[in-house]
Amino acid sequence: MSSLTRRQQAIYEFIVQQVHARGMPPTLMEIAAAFGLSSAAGIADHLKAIERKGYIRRRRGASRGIEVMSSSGDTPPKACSVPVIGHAPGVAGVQRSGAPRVALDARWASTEAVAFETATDELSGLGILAGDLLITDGSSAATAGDLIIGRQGKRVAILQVGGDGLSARPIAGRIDPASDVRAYGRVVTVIRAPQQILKQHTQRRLRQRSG
Amino acid sequence: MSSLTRRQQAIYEFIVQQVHARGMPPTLMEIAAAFGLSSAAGIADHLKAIERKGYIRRRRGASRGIEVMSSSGDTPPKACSVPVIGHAPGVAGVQRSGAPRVALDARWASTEAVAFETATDELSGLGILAGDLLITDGSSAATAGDLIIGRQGKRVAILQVGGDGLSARPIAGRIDPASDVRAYGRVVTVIRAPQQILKQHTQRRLRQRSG
DNA sequence: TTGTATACCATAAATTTTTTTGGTATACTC
DNA sequence: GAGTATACCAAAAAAATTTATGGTATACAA
Repeated sequence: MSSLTRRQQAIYEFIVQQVHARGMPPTLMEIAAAFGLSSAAGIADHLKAIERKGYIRRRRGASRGIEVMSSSGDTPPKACSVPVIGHAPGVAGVQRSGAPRVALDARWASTEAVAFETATDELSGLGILAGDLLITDGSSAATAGDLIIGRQGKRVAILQVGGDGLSARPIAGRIDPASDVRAYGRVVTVIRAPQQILKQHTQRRLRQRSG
Repeated sequence: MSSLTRRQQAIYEFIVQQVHARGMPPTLMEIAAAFGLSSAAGIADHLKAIERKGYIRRRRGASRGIEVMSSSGDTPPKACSVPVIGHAPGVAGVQRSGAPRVALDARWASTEAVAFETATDELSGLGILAGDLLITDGSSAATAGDLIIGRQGKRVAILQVGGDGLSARPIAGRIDPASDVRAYGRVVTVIRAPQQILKQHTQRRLRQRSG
């Protein structure tokens, strides 16, 4: 498969992105507008070239008649889905049934996995920011340094296992370490996803964090 | 969300299936033909009803202007797979074919997405640690503050788009900002996964970071 | 230099697609 | 029975979209 020119590549990417975002391919004029062209004819040229190189297929006469060729070929890894059952720490809304779910690489989550969304930047020292999704493994085994998500009544907190491998102290969220804490499991995966996907408290975005 | 009649349900399913199979929604006449109708007007009626009930949204005036609303939370989310094509920054091994792949929630990645593994803690201020997986969207559009993964020859670097929305300066990895940089796209998702999955340089783990 | 590929413009024609208008008919509820 | 929703038809108007034509200009290879 011969390679695309820079311009063709950009147009191809635009098409892919549009199909993804809007569920339909763009029209020639929509593409032209996105690239500041004033005529559809120029885009027709580009599409012809991109089709010749095998990246798309066109349906003659059909509006939006652009089909993106699948480029994968390799065997896709297995995925599983885990429920996002609440927010941690300090937010009560822990509910299992009907919880929104996210797909995840099966190698990163057990069947007992559940996800929480953080609402605090207290753990930025550990590379965990507000809005991040924390995936727990549902296991009760933990060693020193492990992060654990625990629940006490309606309260959810993040704990860190101490050097003895037994005790854990809360490092985000207010619970009483002396009383009984029920653990959801160790945090094994952290995901910072485009935030419009999840119902956010904070509306921060990656780019704003960096500003 | 009120329920669809049998006919509406069938039409709705046809639309969903067409979007899946062909990458674009059908026209009114294509739907009519599939159901043996001779006029687009009947389908227009149906679509109006289906839209009123919230299952689709129509774009007035646009050909194939049918958007399928994402179905409710109990259905498992779709997953896609993205290739892990290299390490960023500073590691040469950029290879596309045969790259290991990871599964990802389809809402977090376009089909053009590629993933990189970081090998530096320079970006810990942005909540990105060594070993994290950075997913790019394959798009060339970017706004101020966006993180971009770029390539210059065999070198890969992470750049941040400046306030003008045009220039980008490298914030990890040594490349020449004056020369031409080819962008893989914006970083839209960050994943910190159990590290035994990936071939790591660093053998750090989450718990060791916190110790 | 001649040819080929790229990257556009402007315009008109052809075609596809949506929208509108005004019907018919059935079923159901108030 | 009146009102409302469903489920169509036929035909024309309006609008969106593709396609064709004939240009300009640059770069690169034979």
